[in-house]
Amino acid sequence: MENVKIFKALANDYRLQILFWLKNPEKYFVHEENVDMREVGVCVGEIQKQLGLTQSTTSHYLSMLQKANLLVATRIGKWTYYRRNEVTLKHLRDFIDKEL
Amino acid sequence: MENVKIFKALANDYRLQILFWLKNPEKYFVHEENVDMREVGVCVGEIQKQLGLTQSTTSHYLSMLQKANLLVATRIGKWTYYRRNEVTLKHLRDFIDKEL
DNA sequence: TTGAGATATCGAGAAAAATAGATATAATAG
DNA sequence: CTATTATATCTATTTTTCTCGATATCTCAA
Repeated sequence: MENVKIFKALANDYRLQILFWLKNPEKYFVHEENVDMREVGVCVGEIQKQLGLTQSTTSHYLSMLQKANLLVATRIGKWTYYRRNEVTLKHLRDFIDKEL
Repeated sequence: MENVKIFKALANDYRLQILFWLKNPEKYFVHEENVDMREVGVCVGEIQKQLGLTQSTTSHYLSMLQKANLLVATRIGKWTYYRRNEVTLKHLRDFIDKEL
């Protein structure tokens, strides 16, 4: 089932933390020039700093969240910005309210 | 975090299925004498039949769901009946609505 | 067009989860 | 008390996840 993929992605402290931070990015990350964190997201390097994991693990986790459609990635120049996918989060809420 | 344990428990098709079946037990399980499925729950053997897994795996999964507080177990005679723990499910909904 | 910075991907070892079979425990019928 | 039935636990194997370091790719600045 597709929902299991989402639950798998959420079944980890670090990944849950990322999702939580990205709910209020300006609160947890330093502002970057020319990038609206709320619109575009936060780059991998910033997220890595907060997580305290290696670059490769951080990138991998972000990719997992993206594959579960919980995050959206936008490449701008050298950077990849990740933000939440509120549509999927809404689907998740609906699923838990109605099916679970 | 405690919520991660819940998401781990949900990160499996079989366990998600159990939770779904137990939402409407009378719809998915045969009626047993003297036991109100909705009140008391469904016994391990019945759940095992539907799952198609071994007795030991079924029992293990039910125990996992119980340890995550998603199910409540009641022993009556030789049987252990499992039902949903709606309180935890409500907490999960609240968490997803407010924190996630 | 080359070098440096940011990110992604690959390969590997360790840890955890999935799953089964065998055995132990609990409860009852007889 | 003992045999039987239902469930739980233990042990073991396979599969998946975690996590890293190394390497590849992509983009821009010089």
